[in-house]
Amino acid sequence: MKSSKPAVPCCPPLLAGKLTPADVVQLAGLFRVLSEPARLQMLSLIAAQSNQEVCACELVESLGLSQPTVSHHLKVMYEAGLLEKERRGTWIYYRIMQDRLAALKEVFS
Amino acid sequence: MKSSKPAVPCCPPLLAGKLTPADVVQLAGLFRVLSEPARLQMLSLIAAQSNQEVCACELVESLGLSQPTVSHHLKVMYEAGLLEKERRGTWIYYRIMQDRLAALKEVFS
DNA sequence: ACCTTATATTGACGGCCATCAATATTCAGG
DNA sequence: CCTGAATATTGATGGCCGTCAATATAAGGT
Repeated sequence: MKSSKPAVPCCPPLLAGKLTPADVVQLAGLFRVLSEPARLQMLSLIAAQSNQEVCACELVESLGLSQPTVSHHLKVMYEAGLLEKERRGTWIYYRIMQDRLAALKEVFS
Repeated sequence: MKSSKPAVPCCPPLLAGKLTPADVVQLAGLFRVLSEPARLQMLSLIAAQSNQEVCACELVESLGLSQPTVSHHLKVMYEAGLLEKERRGTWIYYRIMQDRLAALKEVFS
């Protein structure tokens, strides 16, 4: 199972009306995912590809991190709804969920 | 000293061109500040005030946190350039640095 | 079936940080 | 200069999580 979206809702504007405790916990969780330099670097690397995608192995080479660590970060971002993945043979390609990133803009409106 | 801006630069777009290690460290730091539910709740509370400002003591009452903890969070956000403060008598009033928050939108463009 | 390569999981370790109690500092009023 | 109230600092503690080595799983080719 777990082949499609993890169904993560998003994103109440931060400055319009008091947010509920549930809201802030959820938002904070998203920001925490983005609070890791390695993960931001990954997003930047993916976006810089002409395909707009990258396979995990390339990330292991690009970043100076071990393969398990890269796999961990990818999982975190996938479960946060920031990445989607597609298996093609042995390789797994990751793409950015652009809608979700765009939705994050609304937080600061 | 330290009466004016802590001079925190901001914010390269995440998806346009490979970010440098320095860039991602900086950005990640900002997101980390926002990755705490209590801090988001504070921002939301300040924004919900008609004055657009709030004194520290009010925050201690509103959130269920100790005074030192609230003071700590305020300091973190102030040093991140997210809040400005103004002393009026015994009280210190905090306001949101709206420009800085708006600049964060550009990260997701 | 076997081997190789890619990816995921497990378990352990270390560092960072949110939190609080205790204490210090700052300020206004009398 | 005291006293009381608001805020800041210090030190200690506990939990979370990024990291890696070791291992497991998955997939393709021969």
